[in-house]
Amino acid sequence: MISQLHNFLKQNTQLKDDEIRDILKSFKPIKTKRNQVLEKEGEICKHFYFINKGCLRLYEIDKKGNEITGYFALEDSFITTLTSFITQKPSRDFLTSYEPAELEVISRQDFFNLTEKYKDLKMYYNKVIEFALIHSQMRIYGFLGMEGIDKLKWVMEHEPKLLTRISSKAVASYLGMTNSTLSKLKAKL
Amino acid sequence: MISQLHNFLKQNTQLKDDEIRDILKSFKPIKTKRNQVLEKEGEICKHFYFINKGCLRLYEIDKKGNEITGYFALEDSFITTLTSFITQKPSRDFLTSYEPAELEVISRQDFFNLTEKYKDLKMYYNKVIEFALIHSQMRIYGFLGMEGIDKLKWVMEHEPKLLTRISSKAVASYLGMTNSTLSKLKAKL
DNA sequence: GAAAAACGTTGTCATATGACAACGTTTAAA
DNA sequence: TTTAAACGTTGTCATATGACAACGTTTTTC
Repeated sequence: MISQLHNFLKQNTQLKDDEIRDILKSFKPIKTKRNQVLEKEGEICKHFYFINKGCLRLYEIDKKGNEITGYFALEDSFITTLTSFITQKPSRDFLTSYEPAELEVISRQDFFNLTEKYKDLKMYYNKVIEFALIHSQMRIYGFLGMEGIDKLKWVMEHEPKLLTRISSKAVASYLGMTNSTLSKLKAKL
Repeated sequence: MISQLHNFLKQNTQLKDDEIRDILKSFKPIKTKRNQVLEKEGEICKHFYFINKGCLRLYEIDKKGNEITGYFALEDSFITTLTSFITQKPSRDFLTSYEPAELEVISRQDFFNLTEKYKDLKMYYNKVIEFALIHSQMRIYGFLGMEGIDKLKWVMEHEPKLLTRISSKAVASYLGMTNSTLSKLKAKL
């Protein structure tokens, strides 16, 4: 049986089947419960995750104790606390499972060994970084200086899955507003 | 005489002198006036810039006609409208000279030819992307949900050069607030 | 050097949003 | 199944900030 990650790499890279099989040896499957912490603030990120099933959430906690969600990742995507993963400095982010999830994990060391071995994997990693950058920029421009009601409409248009699948509270933290504000905005629509 | 860009690449990469000389052949020096447009919203970004002197500003214009500044780049750094440069879709950003500037420009095509030729240059380019990502993330988390006065303090601490070198109006656009609000906040400090 | 434009500050006013609380509903835990 | 916790909604109230205008200063342009 061919794994989901195998298919994913097949579709998104130029890697050949035997190369992919070699790469997959370094990944380990894990299952998580709801709200399980995978990467913690203050710790250095050493893992890279692929999502077979479920939803992971990347967030930090600001001075006031409020959660600010940076990103939700769904099935068939790679994610980790990228800033710490890159810099190897203590992370400001948490990465947790939003739902019970099935993941494939690889250690940072193994991953970078493989990117050295397989140029196509390195190219794919660079695309992951590029995509993360583009998404970040979109959020900065999209949300800075935009009013709440427009942020809500933006998400409805661009990431509608979030509104059905994710709790209001979490969506609010993604939009940079409180849950009560989001609730009132939804009532206005 | 050894150029500034030569020194910069020497210090920030493993490239050898003769490799750098070869790379520099594809860069062309240009001088700009104040507020000169280098890359325009709606157009596809085809250039990559190195700043010898001066300051470039990356911004977009939102629905209400307000400018939102994403980034200020100073001497000895590379910059372009990265999202469009990567995706080759029409840019949402403008890139303009904030001050009269002296730049070195290379075409996207030449640049990517060179990153194929020189692995060390490609590695440096990947670092540029990574840095841009890290900076973006910092801004998202730093600014979403933060009050104006705290944003101001944040910039005073982390990017104090901006406050001395950049106009109030432009700083305000970077912080996602109006100039009058910034002015009042400064009075409060 | 003179005229015009852009800029920075301050005031007033309107409003979007946060803080907090109450309460019913849904979800999780035992 | 029962109990407790978390969640979503709605109300009130306080406040930070935007919109707009006035005005003096600084900068640009010709």
